[in-house]
Amino acid sequence: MNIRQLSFRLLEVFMSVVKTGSISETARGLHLTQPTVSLQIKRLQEAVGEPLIIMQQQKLQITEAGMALFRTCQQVFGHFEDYQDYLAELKGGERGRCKIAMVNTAQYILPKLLGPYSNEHPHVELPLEIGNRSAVLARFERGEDDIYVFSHPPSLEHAQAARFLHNPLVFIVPLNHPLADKTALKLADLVPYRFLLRETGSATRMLFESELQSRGLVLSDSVQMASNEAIRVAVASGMGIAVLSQHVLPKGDNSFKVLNVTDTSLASHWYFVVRTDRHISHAARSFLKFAEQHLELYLDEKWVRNELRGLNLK
Amino acid sequence: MNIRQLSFRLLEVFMSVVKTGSISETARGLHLTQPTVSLQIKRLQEAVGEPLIIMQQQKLQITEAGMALFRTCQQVFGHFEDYQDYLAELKGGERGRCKIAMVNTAQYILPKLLGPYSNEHPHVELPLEIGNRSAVLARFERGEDDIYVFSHPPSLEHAQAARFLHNPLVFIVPLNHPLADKTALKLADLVPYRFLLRETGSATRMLFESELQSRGLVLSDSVQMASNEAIRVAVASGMGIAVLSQHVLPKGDNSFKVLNVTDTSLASHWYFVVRTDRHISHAARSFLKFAEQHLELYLDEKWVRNELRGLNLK
DNA sequence: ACATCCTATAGATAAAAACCTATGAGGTGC
DNA sequence: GCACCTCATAGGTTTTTATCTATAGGATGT
Repeated sequence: MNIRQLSFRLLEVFMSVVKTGSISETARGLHLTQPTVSLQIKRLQEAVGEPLIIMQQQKLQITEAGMALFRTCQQVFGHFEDYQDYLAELKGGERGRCKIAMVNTAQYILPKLLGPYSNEHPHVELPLEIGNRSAVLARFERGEDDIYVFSHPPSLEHAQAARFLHNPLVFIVPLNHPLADKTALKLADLVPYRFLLRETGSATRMLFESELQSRGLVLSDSVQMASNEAIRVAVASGMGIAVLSQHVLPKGDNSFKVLNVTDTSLASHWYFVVRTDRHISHAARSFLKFAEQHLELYLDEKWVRNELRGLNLK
Repeated sequence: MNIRQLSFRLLEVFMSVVKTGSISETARGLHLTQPTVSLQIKRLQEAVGEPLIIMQQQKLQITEAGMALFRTCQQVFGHFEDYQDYLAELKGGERGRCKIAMVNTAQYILPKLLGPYSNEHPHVELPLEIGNRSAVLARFERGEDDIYVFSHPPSLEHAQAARFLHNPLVFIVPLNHPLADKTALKLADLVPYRFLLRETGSATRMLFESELQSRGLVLSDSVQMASNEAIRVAVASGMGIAVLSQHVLPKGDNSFKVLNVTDTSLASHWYFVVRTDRHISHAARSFLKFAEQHLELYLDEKWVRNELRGLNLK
């Protein structure tokens, strides 16, 4: 038997003949002429190398080999139907995978969207990658994920970004810090103190440093720390001042003080970023659509900046 | 997804690409050129309506839909392999079905062949049909079985017959019959007595009656009975004389007496008959081959007439 | 005996499939 | 920067396939 000259069409016709028990009736049912069906069966028999159907006193009789082929066909078509169902779920965004890579800070806000999404789409896998800005950028370069989350618009080729959340930065100081009780401060008032900062390249730090530079200010002392939590705890324990995304601060945490700096409003935005030169998975599409529709519901409404419609997903 | 434009060739190529992870390598492996493989994949993707493989930094990556299709293909090809195995067994005569229709009397001899055959070929189904001559003839006409067993060569169109066993007929009488003790009888001596006979059309009766006719003899009294057993028992209980196939008589049964009729030697032969205008199933072929090779082993050697080689099975 | 079913076969055609060669574009390695 | 991969695309040829119409031969039923 030569499987290469078998085609699904041939098997389809064969199955119909077995089911109806008649070549002519199959022809009528499939909108073909009777000789066409006869020929198809003949061809199939040649391909299989064994008679499948024999004429028995004006009636078709299916041989053993024919019945076995019929059962085989049923199973095969069954598998393809399963596959089609799977495809349909995939296309509908009910199944599949949406890999998201995000910068550290995003882990305080993205789960608020991911949780509800995952509940609605339990069959979608959502592997998350969390790293610092340069790590996520590298992943973007290599196109390893479906969606990237940055807090600073990366101006890269093939990058398409859309804002979805305002990211206000605040200054925090230890409770016993000299500035802790001042009500109206200027940025210049802060620079003499020791600052705790994330690594160079972090969006927060970039933003802060460019602000200082444009004002001609220079920090007198700074310490670099690897994570936002470390910085927060270090501030609480009196090591120095820090600039952090407001989203990073646990609500009701009174172990530090937020300063009121009147001449400075540092802020960036959270962006969903996708590659324009890559096919976007149905699951990713579905997540972005979900995000667009439910941002206000799951995130603090006053910070939402829903510009996701701008994502031009082909 | 349009299943009609899928072909096994296409899937075969796709599977190879998934396995090797390279289009060029697949091309080399299947003795195709690289553009051919590229095109096949493209076609397949169009048929499926979903990307299956994407280029990822100079490396092929299989999408979710691609992996699912791959698994589907594995199962599908698995089913066809099973089918091929089944076909091989069918062709080898190890599996399948061999329908045999035989006249009543044959049931005393055919099982001696069928038993051993069935042991050697446990997966071959052997449905048996037993009937009187006219019933079996009718089945032959309609081509309902693979092999027919007659004790008289049916001279029908499309019939091909081959002898395999001598079928001697003997006269039996009750132990207390007037003829029971005679040592040398002539046929004419028997006709005055009551005969127990099978129905008209039975090969035994046909043979006997034509013998009587050619000798100008006429039975004075006869009773028709439906089965050989009935006749045998009736003879034993004194109802009359009978002509029976010697194979019908149980060995060592002393409830009747076999006459020694010197001027008459009635005998027919057992025939295997097949239709020349029908495809002969592999199982039937295999059974006839088995019979040809083992007749002497399983049947009484002195009656064997092995002419089965004459069966011209295409 | 004739009309009416079936299926098989022959001959023809238009579409498609299955390939190829040639060439181009994007990366990697030295 | 150049040789050498990889894959993609364009253009072309030869088979193969999927159909059709026309026709013929058996069976069946009236």
